[in-house]
Amino acid sequence: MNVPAWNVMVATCPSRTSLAKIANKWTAMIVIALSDGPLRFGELRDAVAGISGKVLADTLRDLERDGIVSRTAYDQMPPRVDYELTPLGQTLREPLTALGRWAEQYIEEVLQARDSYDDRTGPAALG
Amino acid sequence: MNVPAWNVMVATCPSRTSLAKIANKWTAMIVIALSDGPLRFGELRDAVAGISGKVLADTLRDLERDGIVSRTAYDQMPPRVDYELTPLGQTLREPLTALGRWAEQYIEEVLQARDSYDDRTGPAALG
DNA sequence: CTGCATCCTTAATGATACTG
DNA sequence: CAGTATCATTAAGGATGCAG
Repeated sequence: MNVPAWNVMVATCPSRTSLAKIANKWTAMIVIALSDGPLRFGELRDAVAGISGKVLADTLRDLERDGIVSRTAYDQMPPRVDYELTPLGQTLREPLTALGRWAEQYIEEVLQARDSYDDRTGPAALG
Repeated sequence: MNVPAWNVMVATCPSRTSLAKIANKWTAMIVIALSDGPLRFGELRDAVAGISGKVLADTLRDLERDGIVSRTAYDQMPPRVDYELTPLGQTLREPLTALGRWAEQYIEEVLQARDSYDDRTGPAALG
């Protein structure tokens, strides 16, 4: 056939590797942060509070490689590097901001469910 | 204020922990698999090809604890356990199936971007 | 069949020091 | 400032055996 049957439910399908990268907290937060426009490396690190420089650099390189983020380095001293979503990256804005909104919108239900579950099972539980 | 400002971009906000759980490949695939209706443990393991029993059990327990999946055990021999999305879990169907569709829809652009990136930088690169 | 417990391996993340 | 390199730590994942 002309159209390969890309299917994330197939263990060896390349689309699953792609899903694994976008279904990731750091990717989600970075894309959300870049949704309002380009940001410098340091601005991004501040926006995604708690991310380490190494993880941010690693994740940005992956996203650039996959064509989701573009990197613009200005030849200055001190250096300045801007990151922004590519057209492909823009298509991720909606689904990933939706995930972020879900987390904020339903966190209270989730916390309540956890309390309920822990009551039913036993206090010695996870995070 | 009455409404706490839940914000996933704040490192210590509980909503970020919640985002970290749903922005996860296994969670995404399990929710996608359960979108068509309840499945037994073994059916789920087959549906999410490549997942190990341990990871499936661990992830399902987490999802049950967060109120996203409900678990029904029938007192039979051999055992039978059904999993299905709760009403809360249903609200995750759309954003997570969207992520799965994105991975399948844009995988060719992603693969192309990777080739391009690797050409520009050097063949000795990542996965 | 389900799933927990255990052990082991690998991947992700963090801390620090250093360079252009 | 924006990284890279290194090391240390932690979390995720996989394999196996066993119990209800």
